[in-house]
Amino acid sequence: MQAEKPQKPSRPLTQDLSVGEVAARSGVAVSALHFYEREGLIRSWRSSGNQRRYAREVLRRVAVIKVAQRTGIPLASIRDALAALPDERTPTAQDWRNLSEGWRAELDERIRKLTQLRDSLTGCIGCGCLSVRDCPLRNPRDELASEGPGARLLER
Amino acid sequence: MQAEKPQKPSRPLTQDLSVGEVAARSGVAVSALHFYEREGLIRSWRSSGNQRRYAREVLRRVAVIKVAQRTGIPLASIRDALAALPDERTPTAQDWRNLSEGWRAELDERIRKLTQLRDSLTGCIGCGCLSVRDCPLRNPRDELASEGPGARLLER
DNA sequence: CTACAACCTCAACATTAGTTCAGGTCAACA
DNA sequence: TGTTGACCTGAACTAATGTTGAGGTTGTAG
Repeated sequence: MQAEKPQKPSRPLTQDLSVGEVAARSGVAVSALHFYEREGLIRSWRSSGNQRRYAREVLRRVAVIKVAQRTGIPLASIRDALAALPDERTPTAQDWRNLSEGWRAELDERIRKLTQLRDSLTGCIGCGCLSVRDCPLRNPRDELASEGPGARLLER
Repeated sequence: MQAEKPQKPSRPLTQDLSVGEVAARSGVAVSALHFYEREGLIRSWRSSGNQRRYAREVLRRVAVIKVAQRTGIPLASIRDALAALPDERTPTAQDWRNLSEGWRAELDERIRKLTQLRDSLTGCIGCGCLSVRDCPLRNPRDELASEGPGARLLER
């Protein structure tokens, strides 16, 4: 993810941004911005010379995309979530808050699972127990088999 | 990751395992076991008829691989870690413990980062602050710029 | 002996998230 | 006007982690 920092021979400062400017300000490569656009995560219009122009809004959008990615959410889901933002008016802080709420829940869940995993890691991976019955690491089928509460030491 | 559960028309119970038996017992597809073998994560020898045979040990190995993967460790690193196990003697509980210790540390780190991320998520994504200076989401360059302690709200 | 399930290899495909490259255009500065 | 850097498109490539399929072999049950 090289950031290709151009933006130097700057166009006269305008309200809109060129792809290079967005790249420089967001830390995302131009190629990635093209990609996000193809995938429907961001939008642009074109200048007279067919160059992409972005609203300043896009910076927040890209930042949010990156944050969401760090939580482990795939781009397709991020796109869907972003699609829920108002199409016409500029999204408000509340809009963004709504968006982040769902992600926060997912993130909580991921943290919970990882913590659970961590807790069973030391206790289990090095447990030395040879019982196929008792050790969820030796016998992962148990993990799937036990649907009810109880033995489910490991997440699935 | 379909598990292809054969193992029924079972060979006379032996000490070693066929690939299908390992698949059934580990919950990992035969194709994945082939793949792990190509990648050097597990080993087998061949029967007279050129079929793979595994030591029972492999079940633990596969289980460990799956656990490590859940922590987010790439296969290549898992392979390297497994390569540190004793080659001749069967790994002891202590061997496995050593292995898991490093992973536990990585897992701790990942949990820490995700937690940090979660904490900044609500506060930041919906903050409504428009200051390019103050909001790490608006201005991810800050994130990279501040090497010292202080402003690094977001992990990298 | 014949079926049929399980096994074999090798190659191609799938998915996610992009990057790289070739070949060409546009815009600003000297 | 010429050069240069940013930009354009489309296709091909990367990496990780496997899965799928074709075409052929093995092994066990009836």
